Amino acid sequence: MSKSPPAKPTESELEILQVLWQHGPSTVRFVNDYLSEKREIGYTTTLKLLQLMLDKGLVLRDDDSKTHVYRAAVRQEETQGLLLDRFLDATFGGSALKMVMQALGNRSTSQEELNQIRHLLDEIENQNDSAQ
Amino acid sequence: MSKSPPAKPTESELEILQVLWQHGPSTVRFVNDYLSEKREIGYTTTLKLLQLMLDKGLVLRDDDSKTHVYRAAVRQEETQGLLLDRFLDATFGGSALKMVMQALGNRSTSQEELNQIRHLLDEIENQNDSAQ
DNA sequence: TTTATCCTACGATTTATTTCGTATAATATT
DNA sequence: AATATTATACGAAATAAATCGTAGGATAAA
Repeated sequence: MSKSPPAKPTESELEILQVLWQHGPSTVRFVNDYLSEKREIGYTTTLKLLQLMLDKGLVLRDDDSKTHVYRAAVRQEETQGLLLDRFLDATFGGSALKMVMQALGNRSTSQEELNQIRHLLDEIENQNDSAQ
Repeated sequence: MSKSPPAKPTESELEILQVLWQHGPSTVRFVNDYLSEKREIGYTTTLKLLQLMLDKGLVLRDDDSKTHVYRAAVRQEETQGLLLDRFLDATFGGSALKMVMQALGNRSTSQEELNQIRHLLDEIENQNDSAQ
């Protein structure tokens, strides 16, 4: 069984993946309109990016009709996890703890979020116990 | 009061900053030897990088003696926080919670680390309470 | 003092990424 | 049917980042 390709999206590619993950299969026009709300970007730039992403296997496309429809070929959690690993290595020497401390410490986190994290810790510990 | 410069290190620059943060002021030779343990990199490449970093204000150097000594000009926590913000936006739509869940969920975290995070949560909540 | 070694400076190349212009085809409008 | 609009393809320029080669000066070794 072959794993999905290395899939290492660049900054711009990730930006596009976010749109596809959030809104599902989309046309170039849609993606471009979306990106254009946040920053200056030409239509053919978005088109080219999607075409490159297709080559890399980051997206798939349906070209049955004249107007092609692209969709993400990589799963969000998987990709985020991959990027997180790389970021963790590069910035925090691989220590998830240090990063979490930085993320929670120097930042205002709501009580609600803190609770959710506690629950998450509970779950993880329960799993660890039952796995003994 | 002027803040420190934007300071947006690239991947390679961050790699070098890690060395300087960890080992303190260092010569090009030292940094290069260090990096060379992990990957192929020529001496003049490291030199050039440090020179560019000097221009950007990421490092300072003591060139009293022939062999220059470089040291970080940006603080580790500050830089990590900056990079974390950018990464958070790019990859998790700005949600620290989602990232923490990804970091702790899909990853084996030691009991020790989990405890430390609990303590961190306690501290944050105590601060929130006393700040009421 | 001659030769080898180590250092910095710096231009230039290579590689990756982003961006866009232009050609061309299909569809929609007048 | 003629014209305008909207698409894709694709080469290529613009940017950014990383890498290296070579020159020249200083120090150390022979």
